[in-house]
This record gives sequence, structure tokens and C-alpha cells, in this order.
Amino acid sequence: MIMRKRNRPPIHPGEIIKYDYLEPLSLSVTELAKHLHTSRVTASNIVNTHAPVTADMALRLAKAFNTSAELWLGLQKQYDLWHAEHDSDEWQQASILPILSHHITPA
Amino acid sequence: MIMRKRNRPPIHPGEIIKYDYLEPLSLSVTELAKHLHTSRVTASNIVNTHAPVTADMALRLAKAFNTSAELWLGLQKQYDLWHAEHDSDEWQQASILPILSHHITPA
DNA sequence: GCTTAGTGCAAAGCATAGCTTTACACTAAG
DNA sequence: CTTAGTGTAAAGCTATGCTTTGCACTAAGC
Repeated sequence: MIMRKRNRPPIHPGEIIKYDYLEPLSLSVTELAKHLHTSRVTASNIVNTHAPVTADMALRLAKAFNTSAELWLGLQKQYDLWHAEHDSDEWQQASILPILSHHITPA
Repeated sequence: MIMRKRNRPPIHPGEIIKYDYLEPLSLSVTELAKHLHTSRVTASNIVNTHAPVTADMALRLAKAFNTSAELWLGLQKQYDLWHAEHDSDEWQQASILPILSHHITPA
């Protein structure tokens, strides 16, 4: 499987919601919140990429937009991965080496 | 894309670690923990499916086992989704309906 | 037998995440 | 001006994810 390394942050699921669903459907954030049975603040935070799409929320989005929950959580996963790799303490990751066959600690 | 609904919980990434990596490599949980620069308890919890593979941990596993972080986080994602769908308050999800074209609240 | 390495698991502490309600200031439309 | 919608902040709450410590168990070595 070809895996090209991203040099830019993957899109946040909130952007998809905004541009691919809310705008075409001329659906407001407030209406979205009601539909998802969540608070307006939470809906707004997701749409504005300030809050993540959790597994639970992915299921709700899937029902609301008749899509798959995998889609939404997959987008979030890519987003999380990228930021975990870039925003965090990089020294930590750098110090992890591949485990080879000679992993046994030589006494 | 064919999407078959699972009737059983997806495998936890910890099981993959255990059977596909630790055992073949005869690598101990303690050694794994050291390699990942995490505590033995955390490593044990993951291997025994009691703790999730986070984005950060997925990156470490990827480095250690020379795999992709997407693999590990993807497994976790499937696991989370399934449990969010089954373990939780199902009434909540059931009440969410597809947003149709006539989403405008009729006054 | 005894010791040593490894194990799972529980407990406690701590920081962060994710959600809630409330509130405020802003825009756009009637 | 009023009304609906908005973004964002603040505070509170619960749940997560990680840590260290501790304990009881197993298996392997002598």
C-alpha cells in the first residue's frame, strides 16, 4: 500500500461538515446541534475544528448525514495522528528504535 | 465499498501486539514497555486490551515494529466505534434521524 | 526448597479531554 | 429595534490516559 507522507495537516472533519453538508443544505450550526442531540457549543466547536469528532459523535454524524461512522472517525484519526507527530515532544518519538531480531538484552 | 456490519467486537490492537509480535519475537511485556518508553503497567494494559492505543502510542508502536501508525490507530478506531455503538446508551443514537432536504423546522 | 524475572491487576494521584450550561458581544435580516 | 444565529470564553463535571507503588501469582533457575 502506497503511503505518502503528508507535509500539511489533514483536514479536520469539522470542515467537511461545514462545507460539504451545512452549506449545501443551508443547515445552521444550531439546527445541527439539535439534530445530533448535543449542545450548540459542542457542535460549533467541532465545525470550527476546535473539538474532535469522538466515536460517539461519529455515530451521530453517520446517522444524521447517512454516511458511515468510519468516515468521520477516520478523518479524525488522520488529524490526530498528524498532530501527535508534529505538535508533541518530538524527542520522545525520536528515541524509539525498531525492534530487531536481536532484541534480547545482552547480559 | 462493501461494508459488512460486524456482529462481534473487532479485535483489540493489544491482541495483535501480543500474538503477532511479542510471541513470535519472544519479547516480554516488560521489554516492550522499555522500548516504547512507557510504564510496564501501560504496556500490560494495552496488551491485555484494558487500555486503548492512543495516537501517541500508535506512533511509538509504528516505530518499534516498523509498521504504520495508521494500522494501530485504525484498529483502535474500529474497536472504539463498535463499543460506542453497543455498550452505550442506545436510546440516544436511535433518536437521531437522517437529515433530509426538508430539514427546515416547519414553523 | 529458595530466588529471580516476569506477570496481571488494583489503587492512588495527576493532568488532560470532552461535554455541559451560562454568558457576552457580534453579525445579518426582518 | 428585534430576532435568529454565531463564535468564543468561562466554570463545572466526569471520564481518560498515564504515572508509580504494591501485591500476589507463575515459571525457571540454581
